[in-house]
Amino acid sequence: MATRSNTTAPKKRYRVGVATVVVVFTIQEEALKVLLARRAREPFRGRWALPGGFVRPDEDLDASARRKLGEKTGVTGYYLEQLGAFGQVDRDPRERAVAVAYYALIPSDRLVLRPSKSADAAAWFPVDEPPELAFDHEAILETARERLAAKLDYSTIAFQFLPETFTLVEVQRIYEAVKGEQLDKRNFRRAIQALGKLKATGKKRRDGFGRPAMTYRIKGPKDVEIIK
Amino acid sequence: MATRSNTTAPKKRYRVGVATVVVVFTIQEEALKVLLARRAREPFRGRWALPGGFVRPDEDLDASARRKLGEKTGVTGYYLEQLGAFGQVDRDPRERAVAVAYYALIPSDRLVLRPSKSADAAAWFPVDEPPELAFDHEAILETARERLAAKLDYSTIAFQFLPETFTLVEVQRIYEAVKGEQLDKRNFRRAIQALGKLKATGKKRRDGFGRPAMTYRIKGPKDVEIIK
DNA sequence: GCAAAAGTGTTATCCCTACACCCATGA
DNA sequence: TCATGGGTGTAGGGATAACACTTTTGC
Repeated sequence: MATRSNTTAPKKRYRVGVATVVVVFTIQEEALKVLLARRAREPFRGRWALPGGFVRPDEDLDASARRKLGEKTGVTGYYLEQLGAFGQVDRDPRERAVAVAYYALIPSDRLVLRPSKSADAAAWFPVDEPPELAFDHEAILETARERLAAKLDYSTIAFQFLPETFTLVEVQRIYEAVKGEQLDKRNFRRAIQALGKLKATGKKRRDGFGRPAMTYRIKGPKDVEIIK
Repeated sequence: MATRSNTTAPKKRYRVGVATVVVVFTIQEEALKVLLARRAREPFRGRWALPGGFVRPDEDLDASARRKLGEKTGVTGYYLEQLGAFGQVDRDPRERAVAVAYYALIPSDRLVLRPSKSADAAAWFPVDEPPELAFDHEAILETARERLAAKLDYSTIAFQFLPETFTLVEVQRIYEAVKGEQLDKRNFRRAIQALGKLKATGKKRRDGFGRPAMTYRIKGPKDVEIIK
């Protein structure tokens, strides 16, 4: 048995790099997409990865995640929620690093991408068929998908994908894309209207043919509320 | 505008101390209790705090949380789940530190406490009336309570509080303690039996008077399953 | 008038809730 | 026999799920 260490001696504290990583979702072409960046540096150079980077001394974790995302997309005012910390000892081949993961939802009408210096390319991928990812990002992505899908059922989080005005069919497509299943049109409309969060506006013809759909906007602040 | 930094120069990476903090719950005297330790050192010397400590180089985050808890209670095999990372810049007055918070559930029949060198006392407190806490531990405790209460409704997590054998009334007391409200006896028993997770054993008289209650045990592995 | 997409009601079933009395035991 | 806590059933209301046709528009 080892002798007890001197309790008054100053202990050298072990420190680790802390990064934030963001799973950015949007709806594009009726499918759930995730933003990935190709790594321009080692480790995993050339591999696709979730956007992220190390936290700065003077910024909170949330602020770090938003900063990283701002650099990549230029978007502001989106929904951001923490997923948790990922800290397996060997998750970064360079050295010990803990990632605090977030997920963000961006409305489908503002998804411009910016070039950045740490990645030579950024693109939206269907979540069903992502490329091979760097670090433990596959696990993080999977956690984010599960969280998002679960939250659809008991909150108004899906509205965060919507632009200023939208049609009921568009709302339904979001639910279907995230859950990966078809929903009954009549039941869906009744349920979504029963939330009392939508307000009709004028009319609008979507793309292509057919009868024009009524457009709606969110009544009140665009917050995520827990329902049921 | 600042000049762009040289992209090839090695950047000094900023590192921070990472601690794990655990909200340990148990049911005692029909009330939800949380384990707190009185701090023997600065900062916040003498203040009550959640058990925790800095992560070691060779241990995963979960392992760190379990180690800390083992030092404090000696218990093993309990349920442990991550809550998330708490990393406000000023949450630790000494220096920047990120806490990865967990919550754990310990069955009511094994809650022995051990003395430790970083705290001169440890005790169970009712979650409704905790003392003033160190750091941001009040926020962490509140987050844990909310998560636990929410999870009661859609998982079998409450069973993690139960000893090997138990009565239906004891199960009901757990739900009532965590949710902070009275439940209808008949409806509760029907619902809990409908899960199909309980198996009757012999009979047993509880403390005091009255008709003896049937005892049950969990059928199958004692995992937390999502229900509904 | 036809192709395309939007919009609309009813019925059966299941689940949740409310509610009050009898039973087994020890003193 | 009484005090104490354990144990049991039913009925009504609300939510959910299944299901097919009509309307509006552009070409």
